[in-house]
Amino acid sequence: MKSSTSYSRHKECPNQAGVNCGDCRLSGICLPVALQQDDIIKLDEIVKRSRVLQKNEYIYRSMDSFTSVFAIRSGYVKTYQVTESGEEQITGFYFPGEIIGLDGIGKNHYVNNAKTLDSTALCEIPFSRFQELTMELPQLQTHFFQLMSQEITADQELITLLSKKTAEQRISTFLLTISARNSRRQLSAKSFSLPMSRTDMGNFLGLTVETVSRIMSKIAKAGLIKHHNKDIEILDIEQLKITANIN
Amino acid sequence: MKSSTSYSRHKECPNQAGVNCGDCRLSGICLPVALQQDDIIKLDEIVKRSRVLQKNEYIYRSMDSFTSVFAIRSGYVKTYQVTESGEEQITGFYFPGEIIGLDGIGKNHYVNNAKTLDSTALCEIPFSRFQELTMELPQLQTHFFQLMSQEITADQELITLLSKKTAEQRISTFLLTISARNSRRQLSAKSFSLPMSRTDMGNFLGLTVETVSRIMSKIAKAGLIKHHNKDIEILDIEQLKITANIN
DNA sequence: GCCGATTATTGTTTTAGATCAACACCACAT
DNA sequence: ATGTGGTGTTGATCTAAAACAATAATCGGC
Repeated sequence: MKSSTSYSRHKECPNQAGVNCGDCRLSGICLPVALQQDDIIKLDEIVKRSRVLQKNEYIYRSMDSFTSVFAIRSGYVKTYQVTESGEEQITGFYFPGEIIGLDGIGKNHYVNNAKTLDSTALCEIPFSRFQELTMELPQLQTHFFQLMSQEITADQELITLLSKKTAEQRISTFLLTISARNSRRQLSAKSFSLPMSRTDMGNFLGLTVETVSRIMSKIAKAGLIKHHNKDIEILDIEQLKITANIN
Repeated sequence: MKSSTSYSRHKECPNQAGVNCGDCRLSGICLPVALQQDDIIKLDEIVKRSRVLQKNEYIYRSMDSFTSVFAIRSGYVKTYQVTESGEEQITGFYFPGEIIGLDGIGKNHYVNNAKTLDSTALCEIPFSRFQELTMELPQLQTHFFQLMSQEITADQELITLLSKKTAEQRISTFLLTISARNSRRQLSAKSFSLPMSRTDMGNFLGLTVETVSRIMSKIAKAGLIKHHNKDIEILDIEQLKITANIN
């Protein structure tokens, strides 16, 4: 008899039309990627699919007791810490097929806050049941270790960016990262809409909104991108990569 | 028949006097902490203990194929990335009882470089054998998930420090972190010797050597610490905590 | 379709920490 | 004891991005 207290906040819609891990269009990048068809069914049995959350709803908060990790089915999520002096620091943006909540495992409570950036649908994976399943499915364990390791290296990339890169490099790198994650989902690598505000983007990159805005205008004037509010078109990806590493 | 190519660099000393996980003085903070006495023996069987490495030796390098994680038995290690423009960014300092190499799991090759800061003894844990063992010992799996999650949150703390904190807050926070890790090992929380140079400290904290030196002098003048090169004595830990969060 | 609120942009001034520079100190080799 | 190279400290100047300020564009609600 497993508890799932945190789940109660997200009303369940158990029979959402045709949605299960086996036929989810994200199965190629989400957890099922590690599994054979038969085993996906076992994963599917423990996954709880929530109602669609609205923009700016919390998924979990810092210090909530840890129960589950969540896969994003649609929409966008940011995770952030709050410093002693009350400032937010965004630690990550998460896209469909990606997993949030890994920060909660270590101390049995979440460390970050997780909030939707848009209306968002989640797959909740109760962690104790998931761990039981990894005992049965070693490939699932392997994949989850890899996922956590990739979160570590992504965070370390951000550390390097914050410590060593100029505003222009940070923003170019950021746009390229979004582009790569879009193309992983078979979306356009060149033309997309940013899911977050300039403020959130600046917060994540260790810059003020004003600096973000100025640099966006600068690289647009240089002909590397076109931008109108959240809509971005990458015009010269090669030059953008160069800009990401020098200047 | 498991390979362990990376190990060949670290000549093995299988019968180092009385050293096994069961009677290691770090068993209370290292991997054995998760296990019963009987099971520690099983862990012990897969651990390879290396010769003592000298100062400034590599343990692994970025792009080396991933084979093992390493526990530090004695000494100190730094891990770092090298940017496209050739600058080092230190991503962590590691103390006895702590685990390095987690960054390698995600892509099957290490992402960081790991180098000793002093003469250092390691316990190498071949990862595929370790994973087999977790299938037998669920508590070991749980502990390892927790370890990886704690690495994630530690990295995210550093992200927040780099993005939101002043030089003075960074250095105060850093000294408090070292102090806490020393006391976890039953060493003095108030008086210790830093294992890294000012240059490495600055690099990790996103500051130049000169700034580190100046701030150290400033907080010494304020009566919070005494410092002589690498020797640090914390005189007013409460005030240091306040300084770590405001200014 | 209009109003108020939020979000984004552009201009001007300020500042924390970088950079450049000089020197002190310590360990070790000759 | 004396030079030599590394490491740490302190001082003077410079600069990238922050802070402050003022519009402009966009969105959501009626």
